[in-house]
Amino acid sequence: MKINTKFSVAIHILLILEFKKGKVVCSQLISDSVNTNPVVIRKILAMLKAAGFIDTKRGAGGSFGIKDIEEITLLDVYKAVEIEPDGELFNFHRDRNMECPIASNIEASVVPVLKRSQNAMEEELSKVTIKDVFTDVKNRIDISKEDKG
Amino acid sequence: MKINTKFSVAIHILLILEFKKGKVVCSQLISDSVNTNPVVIRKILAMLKAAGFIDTKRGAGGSFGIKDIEEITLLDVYKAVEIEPDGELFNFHRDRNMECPIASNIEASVVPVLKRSQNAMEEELSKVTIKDVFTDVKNRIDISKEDKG
DNA sequence: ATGATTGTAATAGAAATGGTTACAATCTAA
DNA sequence: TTAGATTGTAACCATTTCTATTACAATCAT
Repeated sequence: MKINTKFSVAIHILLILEFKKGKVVCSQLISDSVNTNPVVIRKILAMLKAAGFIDTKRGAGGSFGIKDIEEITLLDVYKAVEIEPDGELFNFHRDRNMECPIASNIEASVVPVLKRSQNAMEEELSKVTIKDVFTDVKNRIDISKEDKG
Repeated sequence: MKINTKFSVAIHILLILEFKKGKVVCSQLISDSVNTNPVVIRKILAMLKAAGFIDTKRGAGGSFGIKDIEEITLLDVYKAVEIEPDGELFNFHRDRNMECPIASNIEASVVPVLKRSQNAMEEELSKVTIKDVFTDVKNRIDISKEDKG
């Protein structure tokens, strides 16, 4: 299966908060852009809050960024929302017949490769910050405005 | 979520076939080592066959490798069994509100990063062949035999 | 106080995963 | 040629994951 959409939604949320910088943004407004339920957004907001990227106010409140988006990489966001307890991207069939020498030795041989592979993926994610994405999205918006006007 | 266990089971199968080179191996024998149902194994065998790595005989038959394991990388195996129609590792929330400029531009900005990230992962997988894993597993088995004797 | 909002539990439907039964098709060997 | 072993595959099931949704207490600005 694939990596779920919480990751891309989390990026979406952080972008909105940056575009609305100085204001507090309610989950309803975010869910209108993401096109989902506000509760889905609030759950992801809770993870971003736990990671120290944003904070929220109850009552007549909402969310707002508290960490410089230049300091938040996509890997940071990925780790904030991908809640695999063991952090492993690859599943390995565990309940093997350990009396078979192949079954009992395969994991030690293969897992390091899978780890390197996952590390390479994460390394690429760590090269891009939310600021990078924000700048790129902003440019695209400006260009599409020019085209129209 | 994680990448499912079909990948690691497929590697396991190819190792068994190499250890049993010259013989045909029935799905029951493989499932005894993997510790699952023979039908699960046969389904994965069908994918490995479609990829041209192995062949099978019906009747008093079984499976056997037909491609040099030095020519089969872990990426080849991954692609043989990970049947995401679009081949994408990352999901992206699709049903966005396209009237929102952020929602309508985020995908174009983020997807290339995700692609690079996935490519980096696959690149690492392509560096290791089944032969490499086979050799490593064989060494581990030999060492554990020495320890005992 | 009122109204808006978050935080969170509970629930539901859809899809994916891994396992299982069943059986026709196939092949080897006695 | 028959008996037995095996593959190929459809059908089904339980479990988990994912996303969405309802409901409501807790909170806070005005």
